[in-house]
Amino acid sequence: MDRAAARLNKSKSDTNASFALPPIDAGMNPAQREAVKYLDGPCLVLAGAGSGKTRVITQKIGYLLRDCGYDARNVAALTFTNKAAREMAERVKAIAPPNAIKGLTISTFHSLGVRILREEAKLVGLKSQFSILAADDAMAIVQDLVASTDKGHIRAVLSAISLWKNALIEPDEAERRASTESERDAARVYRSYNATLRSYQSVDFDDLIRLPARLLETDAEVRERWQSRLRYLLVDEYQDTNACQYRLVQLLTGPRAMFTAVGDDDQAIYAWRGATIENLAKLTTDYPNLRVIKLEQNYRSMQRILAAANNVIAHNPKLFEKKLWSDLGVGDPITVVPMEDEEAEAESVAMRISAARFELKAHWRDFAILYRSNHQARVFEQALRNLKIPYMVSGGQSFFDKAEVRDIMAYLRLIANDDDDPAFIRAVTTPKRGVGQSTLEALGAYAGEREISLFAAVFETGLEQRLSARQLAPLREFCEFINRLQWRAGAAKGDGAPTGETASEILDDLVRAIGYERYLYDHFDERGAQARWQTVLDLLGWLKRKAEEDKMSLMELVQHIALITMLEKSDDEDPDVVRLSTLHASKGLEYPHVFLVGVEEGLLPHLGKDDEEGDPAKAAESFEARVQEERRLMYVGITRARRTLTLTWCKKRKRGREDIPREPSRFIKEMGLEDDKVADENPGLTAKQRLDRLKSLLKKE
DNA sequence: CAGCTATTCGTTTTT
DNA sequence: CGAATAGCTG
Repeated sequence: MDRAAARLNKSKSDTNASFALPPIDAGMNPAQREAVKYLDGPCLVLAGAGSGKTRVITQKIGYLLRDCGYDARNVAALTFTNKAAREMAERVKAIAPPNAIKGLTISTFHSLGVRILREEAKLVGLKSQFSILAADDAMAIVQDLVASTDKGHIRAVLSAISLWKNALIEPDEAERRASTESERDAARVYRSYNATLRSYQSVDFDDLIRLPARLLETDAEVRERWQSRLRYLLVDEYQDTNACQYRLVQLLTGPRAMFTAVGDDDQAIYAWRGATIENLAKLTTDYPNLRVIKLEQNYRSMQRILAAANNVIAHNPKLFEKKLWSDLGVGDPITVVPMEDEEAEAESVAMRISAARFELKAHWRDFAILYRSNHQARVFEQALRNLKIPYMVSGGQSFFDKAEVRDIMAYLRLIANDDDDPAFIRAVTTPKRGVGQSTLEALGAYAGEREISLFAAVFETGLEQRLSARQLAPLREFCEFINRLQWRAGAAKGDGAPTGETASEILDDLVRAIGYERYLYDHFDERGAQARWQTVLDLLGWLKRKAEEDKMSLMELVQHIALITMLEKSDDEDPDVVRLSTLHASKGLEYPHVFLVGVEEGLLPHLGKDDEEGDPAKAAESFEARVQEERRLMYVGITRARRTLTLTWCKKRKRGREDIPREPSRFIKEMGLEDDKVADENPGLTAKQRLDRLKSLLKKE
């Protein structure tokens, strides 16, 4: 039935859909071509690292639009990260004319969730101006609910809540299933946490998937509407979907099941946030007519690198048998470098990069330093700075997590949704304006009794009995200030500023009125304040540009932003710098020369505390599962490399004041480097000597 | 109420 | 060693 519809579509839209471009499948291997052209039902593409999966998705979009008569508005591609979405959109743009892709959806799961939720807000009991809570807002809420400041405990509770949400488990069921008292406690917190969010007219990240999924499940009319709207769905990184996302995809595609899922079970590295590889297997049972296509030719790495990767991953149980191969030649031996400590490691890597760039006439951007955890980046940054090597840290703290940005955003969120209590608290106390802990507590108590938001409580006459005039005055003044801004931004009416002001003018006014620049200079030293102020200016600039370009109202912008993780200076063509990145953030990227650092037991197989109370059998099982995920992480790291791969590990590493002795990672042995390894001990040279050698090298250049 | 000092502790990964 | 936090003083 769908194909008939497609044919029908085709005949009437022939004129605008055909692009005068090379055939969609030019230059693809048979498996890729099959993946692109298979439209007879649900399709699972098992795409090994570097096998051209993004290409398959983008080409398939092109094929759907050009050759199959799909209207762009009925096609959606889903990714996990904004970066991936952006890259995909760019690549689609390159193969299809603008008019053919108008209305095409290429977004993250979460953005799609927002879109659905925004449109259907009323049906789930939210106003469409709901706020999206950031991680630390959620922390604050749970902190309140458990009446404890133990960060570890709060994190644990939040993580439990998140896992429940991702598994589509409601508080009742969570409580029923709880086997320990602490789990039962967490389940009760889960219930009140949800209630709190509701009263703030807020949702958290997980709700962005969960609420739409639940809505589609219960409301047939909405479900059918969205099913006819998204007639073909492509899902990237399918191995990273959680139960909730699986359900959402299932509900969106409905009985027609017209979708292509692309994934690689060997690259599943997000189990800790609820992703389950079983979703891949589940597809084969839920859709008996599922077509499974394997992409096994790797176009990225030399054979030695690929062999090492294959050897490592061979230690994991296989869900789907897959043998990656490459015809790019054997390549250089993989280098393993033992180091004294983390400083020697960083310095050595920096020097090796400098030397290699010189010897290979390479660019800085050809190099990447990959590590397991963020804090490892510090030492490397220092070492690179010392050698004047330009670098960029990706996957670190994101722009929208910086305090300055979150301060300003709190104001904007409050303008969009004055029931957003976390935003209220943050805005009303930064900069300080004479509203402190005791005032807020009284206000909170009052608002709690009346079951209204803090903002609404400020204007209640009953509050006058609880607070002194001195405490009340700054509160009222603040709220009136916000009200004026709301009016100017047109929030009350929903769109368009009544005064005809631009978003830009309102923004400038806001920041000036709260005296934020002065606040920064009062609280930080010259350098710090300057840097932070610059961040604010970047934010404002970005907001203004976005408001103009996308013709978004200030309100729409504010809502969009919670989802954006990195400042997309979209035209910031990749600068010629060395990349520093976590292994997680490196997925999907590739570099000619990769340095995989800190490949040590306890770091690369990270394996934290083996908590799990009781049941040693279960503990062993979860331990094994964690090793397997770490192994996949190692696999991801290795397969980022095209030409050369260098591993380093430290014999000791400082923790606190002691040096802790370290062992090389088990994964190094698993690579099976016997014949082609070069265990370069970097003998004889002190750090000083190596530095001198490098300096002379640089001089010649 | 806000800023400063003393103390404690040690973050895996992210939408 | 450095950052985040709790508790104390102006």
